[in-house]
Amino acid sequence: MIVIDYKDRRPIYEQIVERFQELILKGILGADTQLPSVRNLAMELSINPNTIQKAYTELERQGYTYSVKGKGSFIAETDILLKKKKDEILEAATLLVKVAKEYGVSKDEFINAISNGFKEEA
Amino acid sequence: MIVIDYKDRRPIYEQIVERFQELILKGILGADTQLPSVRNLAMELSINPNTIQKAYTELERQGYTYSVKGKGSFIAETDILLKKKKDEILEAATLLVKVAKEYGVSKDEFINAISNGFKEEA
DNA sequence: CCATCTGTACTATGTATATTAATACAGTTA
DNA sequence: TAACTGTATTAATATACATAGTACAGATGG
Repeated sequence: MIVIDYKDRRPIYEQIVERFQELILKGILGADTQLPSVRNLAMELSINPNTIQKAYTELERQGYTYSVKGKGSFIAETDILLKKKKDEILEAATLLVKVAKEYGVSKDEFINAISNGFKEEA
Repeated sequence: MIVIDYKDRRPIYEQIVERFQELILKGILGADTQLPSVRNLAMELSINPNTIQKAYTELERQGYTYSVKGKGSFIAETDILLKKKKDEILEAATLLVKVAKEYGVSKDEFINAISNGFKEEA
């Protein structure tokens, strides 16, 4: 479920946060699903429990999960999160267009690169 | 010409590298233009000369500049660099499409966000 | 009630990176 | 020769990341 890439220069806790966000937003982990316990996941990944906790704290801060002392950490409702993610993607697209224009990438080149991406399968 | 953003979490030398890349790629600094000396720019930005040197070393490594001991650092030929930059932008666009698809952003939504960006002025 | 699981908090340590500081050396130029 | 260039080196400091160990509070099943 979770894999740490040690060649990745980003911190471990950040990789874990991002991976769970992905699993949650893609519906692989549904609402109220229990996450692995801090200690179990740390054991499984052979890293320190504190690093997992840091990731879980961040996930909760961002609204992806909720934690109950003594019970565990659980997936939150994802409707708003998915909407937010889509908005982020569209915003990133708009920003990229801005940069493309600044560096003289033509609209045709740009649209072409994008259409190819959408063309493949439905 | 160069401004350091201390609210930015990225290192100073990296901000300087990026800023010069921008100035070079946009033609604001043409080929063979002399860059500010390590010590002068350090003084102007109120930071350590070593930090500037780190930025200059990186710029040279990436082919944006060339340095001559005793003379100074100068802007390199930019034709290939600009081409490379455009390719990076198109590659980023392709990647963004991939992510958009994964999260269920429709082609229409996506193309719409992009067209608006290109629409404004020529 | 108790053992064992959960999240959470805290201190200490090791390490890597970024930055500053202070020199020093080599090459250019007026 | 003086004053400028890039370049190299060593040391000190600050911060972030990760590990290690311990502790506490709440939940739960026997």
